[in-house]
Amino acid sequence: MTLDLFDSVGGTEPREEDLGPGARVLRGFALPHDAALLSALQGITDASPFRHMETPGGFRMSVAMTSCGAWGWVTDRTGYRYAEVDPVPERPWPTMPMAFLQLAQSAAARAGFADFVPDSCLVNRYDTGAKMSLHQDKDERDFSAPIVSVSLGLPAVFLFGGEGRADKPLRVRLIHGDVVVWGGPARLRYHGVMPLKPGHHPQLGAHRINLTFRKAR
DNA sequence: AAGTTGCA
DNA sequence: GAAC
Repeated sequence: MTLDLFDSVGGTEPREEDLGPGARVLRGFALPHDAALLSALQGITDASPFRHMETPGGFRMSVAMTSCGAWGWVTDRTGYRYAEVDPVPERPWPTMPMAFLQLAQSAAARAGFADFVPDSCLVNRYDTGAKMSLHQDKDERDFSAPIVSVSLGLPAVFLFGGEGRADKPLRVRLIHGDVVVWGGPARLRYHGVMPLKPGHHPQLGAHRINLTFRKAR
């Protein structure tokens, strides 16, 4: 059984949900049209393909990742970092598509973060069973800019914790077109994703794609 | 450890 | 979900 805590008496579904100070979900945010979205994703992955990276502990991440923008997030046995050159093709990351930049900026503005200028967009592909353990985004140089996370394709349960790893996370179901923005007092909150359930999405098939915009430098 | 499990 |  499920209970929607935000269901209103008037029957109008709220389009935004607060997750605490500096954090909110924007439901059904305006996305680029399907052809533009898929074409932008294809352009990125043609140049910098999805790959399963390794953590410093030597474990293979279940999520397949790539990036666009000036900086891309990478991990290997030596640690986490932002890199200007994609180590797979040994070329700079693909340019951030204008439609992605505009999406990120408008979502940030809607959530109260004006003048967001991301220089990095991590593109995460979740296949059945893929997950992301609770973690903080703390490899960026400063934390004044928010994180903007766009959900595409299959639904997933997003875990949104507190500033400490032990804080019990909220569980937020995210579907295609939902955007989560967190910054300011929420910037270092732990977050993660539960294992993806199997399914099919009209545009993205058996996958969930997550675009995570940040200012790395 | 953005991980897995000699767990519970 | 806790522990590591």
